This record gives sequence, structure tokens and C-alpha cells, in this order.
Amino acid sequence: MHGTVPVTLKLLATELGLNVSTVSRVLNDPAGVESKWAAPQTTERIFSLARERGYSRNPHAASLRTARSDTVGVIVPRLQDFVLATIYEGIDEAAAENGLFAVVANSLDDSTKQRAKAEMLLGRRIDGLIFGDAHLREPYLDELATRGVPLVLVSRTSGDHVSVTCDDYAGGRLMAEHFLATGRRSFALIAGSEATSTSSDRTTGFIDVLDDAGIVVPEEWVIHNGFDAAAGQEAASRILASGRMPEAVFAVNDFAAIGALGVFREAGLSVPADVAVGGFNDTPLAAGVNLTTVRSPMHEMGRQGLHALQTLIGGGSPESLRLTPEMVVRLSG
Amino acid sequence: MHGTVPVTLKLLATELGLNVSTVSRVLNDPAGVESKWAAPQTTERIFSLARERGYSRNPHAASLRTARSDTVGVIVPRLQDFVLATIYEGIDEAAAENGLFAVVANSLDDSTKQRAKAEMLLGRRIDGLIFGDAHLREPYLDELATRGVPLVLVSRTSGDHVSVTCDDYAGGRLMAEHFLATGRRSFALIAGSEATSTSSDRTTGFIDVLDDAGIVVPEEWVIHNGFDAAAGQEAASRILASGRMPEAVFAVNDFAAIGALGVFREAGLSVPADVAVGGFNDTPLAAGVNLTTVRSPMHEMGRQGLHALQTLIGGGSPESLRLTPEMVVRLSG
DNA sequence: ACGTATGCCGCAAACGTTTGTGTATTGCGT
DNA sequence: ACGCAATACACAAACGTTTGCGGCATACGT
Repeated sequence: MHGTVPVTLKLLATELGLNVSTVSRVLNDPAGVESKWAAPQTTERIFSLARERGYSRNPHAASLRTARSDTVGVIVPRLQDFVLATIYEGIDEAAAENGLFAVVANSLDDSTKQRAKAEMLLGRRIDGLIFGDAHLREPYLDELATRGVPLVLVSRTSGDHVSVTCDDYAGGRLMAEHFLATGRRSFALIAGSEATSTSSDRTTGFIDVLDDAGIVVPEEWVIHNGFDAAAGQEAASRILASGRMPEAVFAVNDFAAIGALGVFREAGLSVPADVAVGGFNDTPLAAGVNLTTVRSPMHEMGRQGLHALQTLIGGGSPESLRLTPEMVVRLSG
Repeated sequence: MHGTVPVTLKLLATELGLNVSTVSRVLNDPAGVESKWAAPQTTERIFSLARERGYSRNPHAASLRTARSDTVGVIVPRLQDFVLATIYEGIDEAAAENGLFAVVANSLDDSTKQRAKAEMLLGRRIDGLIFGDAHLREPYLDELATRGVPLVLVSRTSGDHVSVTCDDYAGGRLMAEHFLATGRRSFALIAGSEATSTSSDRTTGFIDVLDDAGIVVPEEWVIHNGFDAAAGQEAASRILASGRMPEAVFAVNDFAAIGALGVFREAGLSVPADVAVGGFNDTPLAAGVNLTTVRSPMHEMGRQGLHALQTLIGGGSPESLRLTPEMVVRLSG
């Protein structure tokens, strides 16, 4: 197991009495066995020997030669976040289907780390980057663009970089319309992390609808403090501490919603009788706790993001995409 | 931005009037500026030019030469699973600290996909593999081991491969002891996926304690059907459908527990008055919904797993590790 | 019968590193 | 003054591919 000679093109070639170039061309021909690079008989011999010896091309050598790695990097705030994990799965799936490979890194939504990870990936010679952690103003993205690095954004938009997102504004409107239709008249917003398009689009969509209905959301009830369960808990506590209660609260993320749910219930409130709660994304857990929410096509965002990046790498100029969300009403609101 | 010449060792070397070998040695010397491969003055010139030109070594060329990629592959059932995502984060963190890079792939807990992904990663010339999806009997792992592929298991054990896990048996005992101490006498088990060590160790730990107390868990109340919220919901429904109710149910995974929680509450049962519910892992959401659970050191498992793999790659023979779990009691039980 | 096309394949140069070996220069001890 | 050991570097081969170019047959058209 230690003195094994690696099976290379050269090995196959000499064993077949051919030149490595011929073997290489045949093995790489997308036409496969129908390759016109060699006589049918020769092609057959090549493939069968390759199979027999278990040949596997050395991607480092190939990448060195071609200056492509067939690998794309993706940067997410955090893989622990179900939403981003799902998006990454979509990316990875589409990548695999297209002969690419996706690698991932966490930025913790921090600009310095984002830059560090991106540069690290570029150092590994990836062919392009997908950002799932873009902030509204992000000079680094512009820098990368002018450096000529192919990049696309998923989940969040920023500037005029190519992006694949959920139509978050529409999603916010959906939730507001639902709440109004079910008779609620006062609202609080657990609005996620500031300076992200997901946060601002969802909240302005929500607020715009209320505006039209002549309802204003008090400023202290618009709480920006992150997307996770802990953020939802803290926001809910702040709402409770405000003395009075809204008839409904819209958390722009399911996990924040679930965190809020727990705090409200613990405070003896009944949901949705005392306060309705709505989330965003429709993660499986939302179904598990009967949370009313807006479904966003996370997996599909990942897939489309990869496709966009691929056409970008190929020299094309893909359009940004806004996938449409869907209201899903459950018991919590 | 298109006609840029890539900055290589050769470029630096000719520009400095040196040979690439010298530049390479200096730049790679762990001693950094203190390198003894060149005169102090020369070393300084090399580093400053490298910095000025923004030199970044081409890992493909290096890997081609050294036959190492400084990359490890990790295979998980699913990145969407918070537990595995956290373990991967631990792996990635430790990898980065040691100059390595971790790439990940989903197997969906399916042996065929597991093999396919592993072979794909090996084709990319990774230096070693970490499996987070091992089943109890896994011939493929043995095959890899005899092939000489450095591998370690995390989260789940299998055979006598090196593994870093939580002491699941102890964890199961903790939960049983807690339930007994709080007066429950009849139990159901939402036991996760069959043929995984996490499932079997946690349940046997649980059952052993009950045995000693002279309590037996009815067979139809030991339900094997996966680790996620949907599995928990279905299991809870089956329990409800059995006609009578246990005083407590232990789900070997928080998400399954949360799913069960939702079903019980929806059925009008009050938790923990009518039925206590315990989970496993102590994910943030457990705190969010006040779930009693057993904390497992997920992040640390990842870190230790990477270290084990690293010593394996370095030719050492690391010991398997069983990290100790911790009971965390909340309102649900 | 002769030019040309086509099928089949080989040659060789890169891609950017790492690393074993070699060599000129300097400094030192004696 | 001599040998000897460091010091400070250079040379060159190798890692396994990809790909432009070229060459030799055979077949084909006229």
C-alpha cells in the first residue's frame, strides 16, 4: 500500500504504446467513447485500461496547466444558519451537476473576516465567488469586481452586483396583508440585522402596506438585532418591557420568530390570541412549531446563484433574479 | 485587468536577480524574516518585493510537486442539520488554525452517495477524510482504511476506526436518571436513525438505567425514524395513536424533540405536566423553546476530529475520544 | 496518377512549484 | 599560508497535465 506507483497518463500511454497527448484527448473528450481523437478500437483500449487501472486525473496538474480549478467559493455568514446551509446545498448540487465543486467559508457577517476568507479562497485559485453575506454598502465587493473576479450575490443584494434573491419586499407585503386581513391593527417588527437587504426589504414591504392602511409602527417596536433565536428572544423581551403589546409581530426570520414565540408563551401570553407571530423562510421547524411564515425558495436561490456565476465565468452577463415568495399560514398567526 | 501577468516565483526571482529556488525557500521558511536561506538583506528584499507585487503562491503547482493538498474532506449526512453544521465549523476552524482547508459534502446518510462523494473528494486529492455519517457496519470505511486513506469519524463511531464522539451512552443515562429523579415511571423513545451509534448508544444508556429501576420500555414506544423535526412529529403521532401516553419521552435529537413537542401541544397536552419531553445536543433552539436536553460538545468534536486526522496524516496514531455530555434541565421536563 | 482532404497519432513546450545537489565566496583556526 | 567549514546562492529535474503544431498514412476526387 506504500510502494504503489500512481497511475498517470504517462503510465497508461506507455502501457498502451501511445503518447500521453492522445490518451489525454480521448479521456477528456466530452463525446466519450465516440471520441474522434483516436480510432474506435484505440479509444476502447484507452478507456478500458483507464478503468482497469483506476485512473483518476490529477486536478492539480490540470489546473496548473489550464489556470482553472473548476471550483467556486461561497461565503456565508454562518453555516449553522439553516437558511444559508440550504442555499449552500443548492449551490453545491448545481455545481456538481455542472462538473464544478463548491467550497464554503463562514464570515460571521463580519467585513474583515469576509475579506480574509474571500482572499483565502482566491489564493486557492477558485474560479469565482458567491457571497451570501453581502451588506448594503460593501466596498470590498466593488473592489473585487474591478479586479475582475467573477462574483454573484445570493440571499442579499448589494449595489448593482449580480444577485439571486427572494423578492423580500413582496414577502414583507404578504405578511402585512395577511395580518390586516385577519384583523390586527398594531404591530412590532423583529427586523434582523441592519444594513442587509433582507432586513430592509422585508420591513419596508411590511411597512408600506401598513402605511397604505394608515397604520404606523412605533419606532421602539422596530428592533434590529440579528436573525437568530437569541435575537428573537431579546427582541420579544424588549417588546414585553415596553409596557403595552402589539396585536402581531413580524420577525423577518423564522428562528427569531421561534425565539420570540418562546418568550411570549413563557410570559403567559397565548399565541395567536394575545399576539400573533409571523416569521420568514418557512424552515422545517416553522412547520414543527406551527409558525405562520413566508416561504422563500432557499434551495433554488442557491442553484440559480451557481448558474449565474457559471455564465459569468464563461464570459456571459447574467441577469439578477428575484424569486417569488409564498405566504404560508399556520396556527401562530 | 485582462493582460495582467501573473506574479510568480520566476517573476520575483528575475526581478531580484535571484534564482527561483532561493526565493521559494525564503518565502516558505517557517522562520519568516529570520530565514537562514539567504542573507538578511536579501531576505528582506524578497519579502518586500513579494508584498509589493502581491505574490501568492500557486497551490496547484505546489500540490503537484509535493503530492499534498493541505486539504481535508468531510462528509456529513446533511449540512442543514445544525449538529453537523456545527461540527463542520469546528473542523474548519481547527483546520484554518493549522494551515489546512476543509471541504464538505452531503451524503444524505446514504451509503451509495457517501461512497460517491468520498471518491469524488479523493479524486480531488484531499489528504484525508472525516466522516460524520458513519453507520454501525460500514464496509466502505474498512476498504478505505486498507487503501491507506487517512480517515477519522466524528459524531458517530463504527468498528474500530478512530473516532471523536460524545459519550452518548453516558448522555442517555443522564436523561433517564433525570426523568426518574423527577418521578416519571413510563417512557417512550424517539430513537433516531437505526444503525447509527448515536442512536443505539443513547437509547441503550437510557434503557440500562430504567432496567436497573425495574422499568421496561414497551417495544412499540421505541421508534426509529430519523433525527429531524418531521421524524419527531411522526413519532409523536404514533405515540398518541397508541392509545395511552408515557409520562416522559426521550428524543435522541433536539429537532425530533421539538417536532414531538409541537404535536403534543397541538393535541391539547401540556408539557411537562401531561408528558415530559427531553432532547439531545442542546442546540440554540432548545433554549428557545425551553427544551430539557443533554448538551453535547459539537464544536469541540469537530476540532478534535481535525486534530486526530492531522496526526493520522502525519503518520501518528491518535486515540479515539469520547467527550462528556452534560445535563441541562429546562421547562419541558 | 496526382493533389488534396481526412483520420490517426506523436512531439514538445509550457504551467509554477519544490528540492537534491553543486559551487563560488568568505571567514576562521592554526 | 593553508585547509576547512560555513554562508549564500544557482542549477536543473521533476510533478502530471493540456494543447498547438506537425507528420504520416490512407482514401478520395478528378
